[in-house]
Amino acid sequence: MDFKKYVIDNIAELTGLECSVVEKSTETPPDEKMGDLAFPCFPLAKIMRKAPNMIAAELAEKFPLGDMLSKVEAASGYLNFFFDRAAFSSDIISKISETGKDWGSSDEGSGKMILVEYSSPNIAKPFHIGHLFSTAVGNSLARIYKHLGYDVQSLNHLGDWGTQFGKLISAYKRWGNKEVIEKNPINELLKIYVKFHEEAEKDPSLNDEARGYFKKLEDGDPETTELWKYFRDISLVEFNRVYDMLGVKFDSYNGEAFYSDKMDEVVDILHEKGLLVESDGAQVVDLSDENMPPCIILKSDGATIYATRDIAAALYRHRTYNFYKNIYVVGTPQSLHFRQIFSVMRRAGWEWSKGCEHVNFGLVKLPGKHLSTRHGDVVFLEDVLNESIEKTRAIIESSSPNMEDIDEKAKKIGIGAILYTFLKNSREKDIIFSWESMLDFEGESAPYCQYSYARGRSILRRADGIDYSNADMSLAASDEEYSLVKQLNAFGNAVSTAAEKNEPFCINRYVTNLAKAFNKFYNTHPIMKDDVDIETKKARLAIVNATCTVIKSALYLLGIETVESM
RNA sequence: GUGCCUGUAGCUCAGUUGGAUAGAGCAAUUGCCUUCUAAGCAAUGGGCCGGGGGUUCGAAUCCCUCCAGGCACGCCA
Repeated sequence: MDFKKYVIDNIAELTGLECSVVEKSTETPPDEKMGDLAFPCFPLAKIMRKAPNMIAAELAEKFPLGDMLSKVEAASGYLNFFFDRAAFSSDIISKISETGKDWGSSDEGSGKMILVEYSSPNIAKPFHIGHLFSTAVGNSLARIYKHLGYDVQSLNHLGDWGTQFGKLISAYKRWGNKEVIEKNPINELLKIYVKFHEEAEKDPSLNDEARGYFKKLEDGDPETTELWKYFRDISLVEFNRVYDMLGVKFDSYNGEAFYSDKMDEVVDILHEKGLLVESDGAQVVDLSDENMPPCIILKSDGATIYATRDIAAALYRHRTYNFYKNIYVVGTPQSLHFRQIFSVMRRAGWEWSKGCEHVNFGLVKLPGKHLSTRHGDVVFLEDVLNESIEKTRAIIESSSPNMEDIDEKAKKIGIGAILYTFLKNSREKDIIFSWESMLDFEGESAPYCQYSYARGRSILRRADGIDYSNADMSLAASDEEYSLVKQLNAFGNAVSTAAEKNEPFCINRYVTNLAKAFNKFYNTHPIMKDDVDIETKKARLAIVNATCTVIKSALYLLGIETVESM
């Protein structure tokens, strides 16, 4: 049964318009009391040379109700449709119980590969709160695309190459102490790295030394390679600890180093196509016809640069994965960089590069200042997660001291709360970090949604033994119940718009509204209380069960877990 | 200076791609726990949608212009 299609087909029949035209103009009324679906008659007024409200009234009279509609009404130029609540509810509820966690999925992505590059921290640098933006958005998008049937590969493009490694190696040789480093690797490596910069200001020859080490690294010198590998390994141990907490997994950790030997080919190709021109000693691609500064491919000393690496990476990914889309979840400050390399790839005639897309996001700021590694103005992500978990534990302990699995629950709720705040607004908005708003568990928040889920699950546990699979949904057709069912139906829409716009916050908003509708229902309708007759219980339980299913899968798409009680 | 982005309630933000009376959360005020989990529900107040022009049946949404803020602009990534 497809209620919307029924309405559209009949409007098309009565007006002589194309179905696609009708579908495009139908909309959801601003108020539920006005109906479930609306068709504005204003555009018809010109063609039919009649007032919109007249047209609406005529259509309303002629419209066949069938089994699916209970009422068709003309109101101020709109034609408003009311679905038959019982028919609609039993249709949706039974579909959800059939599909389970796959509700809202589709096969639009079948046979297509999507690459999502995200997180991408720099080796030997702290994993701070700013990295969570990319990590949370990327992980969510990967899950959203999987839900829509795409093959998805999560790529962590590690910052593990470049002159800074020469500096790090130089610093390590001078002041490094393996034992101290092993206790707290990132902190210690950062410390000597900062020290290097301080010393290099006094003695610029240090920079030459660092360049020398990087050159050795590029040439494959065993000792420096060994050191590089060591730094990379201990950094990954730290990163993976945070990824485990977040439930994030990658299919590839190929970073900049991996592509370091794949750039010559890119330079050759661009040269052959006549795209490279010399400018102040550097080889660049001129982009002035697109009103962009040139894209530097080879520096004046002949060395490659990150643009070259990113182009090499794109080419490698095309050959390896033959992707449909290649998404870069990277901050807004790099917009120009991506516009430049995408343009270079187009100029190289690489048709497939149209699938490359920069999914940008705003800055994470401290009140009044920027995050800055050099000035020590950083908030470690792990500290934020732990703080949130601790606060959650304190709340649980004060309200229900005997709660089971308190550690696990505090973790799921505490981390969920942080993820939620990073995914609740459109990506481009900056986030001003404050402990207060980060640890606010009231109102629109992950705990709110998780709490709604836990309430539902608690009721379902009470209903153990009752079979509500064939409930009579006409017994659950009140405003609150019906509006909850309509929310359940809207999941698929939320998932596809989230994918279309690469905006996880669409899911976030959706699941919050769903939880809101559920709480309203919960507060107005007793479910398992004694004075509720058994058939009504069944109908309401069916709704509760479906709601729990959908809240769980929606939160999953955000990377947020659920708990059975809290 | 040039390009991109942002400007909606005291604060943080939505606004279904041009539609009906511009909506949430927080904060404020007020109700609801001997009744399925109060991390909850209900109610009230709060708006020149940055300003000004235009496009049309109709604009927070599209175009122009000005104002304010952010980010980026050749050899870092």
